Amino acid sequence: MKASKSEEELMNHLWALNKAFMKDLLDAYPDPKPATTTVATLLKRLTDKGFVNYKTFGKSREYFPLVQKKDYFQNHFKGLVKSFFNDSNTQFASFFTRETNMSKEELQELRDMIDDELKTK
Amino acid sequence: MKASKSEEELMNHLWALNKAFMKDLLDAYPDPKPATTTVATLLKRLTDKGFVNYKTFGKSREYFPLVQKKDYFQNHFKGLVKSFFNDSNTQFASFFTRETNMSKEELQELRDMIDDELKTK
DNA sequence: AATTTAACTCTACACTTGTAGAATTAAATT
DNA sequence: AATTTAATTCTACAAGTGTAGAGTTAAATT
Repeated sequence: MKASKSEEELMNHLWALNKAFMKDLLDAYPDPKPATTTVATLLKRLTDKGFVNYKTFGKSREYFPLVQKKDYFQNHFKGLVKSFFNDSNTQFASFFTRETNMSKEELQELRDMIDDELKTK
Repeated sequence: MKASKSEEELMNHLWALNKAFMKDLLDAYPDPKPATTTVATLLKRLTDKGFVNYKTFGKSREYFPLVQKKDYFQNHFKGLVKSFFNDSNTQFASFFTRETNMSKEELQELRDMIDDELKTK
């Protein structure tokens, strides 16, 4: 199953915090903050969808993510590459290097990363 | 405005064809193909959203995209980088080189692309 | 001429999503 | 003890989405 847009936003806060009570999550939102009940609804939906779980502390809960951000994103990304780039990382990479308006410095940095990565292969 | 998932799928066919009659689009779908009316609904919604337009030929229409795939995707992508990588292309690139399981060959290819791109800067 | 095919509009409907009020309760603070 | 705060559940509702049947018509094929 998939998290919706606003569920994703909440997940991003939760990933940043690692674990959090409702209050912490609310605090993490920029103004204008959503209503408490909105966040509660999202948390419930995310729990139902299996993206988060929680430990009960007295009457409140400490929520934590069940999926790592990395894994979650990877999925997303694979889907994108599949539908937009014919399932080819290289095709995506070509788009990425040419159409993202990266600066010279960013490109150099990227090349260095690749070199590092190549060393491990 | 945004195209939904299944609208996006249709857009992808349309982008591939450049322009197309309903029939061509239906043909482009893999089995099991959606009902004609489903595609018609999607086309109508996409037209309303300003993603496609058409030329009328007698009683039928030749549809064509109003947004380029590249531009559409770029938007998407920017959003992703913003919410998942702190709006940093470099942070994304780091993820990309490390977590995408690209083969040695793919990585080398990517490095070459970057070198080419760097030459233009 | 009769039939089939392609396209279109209208209508529909269940499900998901974004958003939050009302009511309740437990804990913390005054 | 009284009040405020934080959290939760329940309920709700409009908008958006996925999907497609019914009905109509024009064009193409038999």
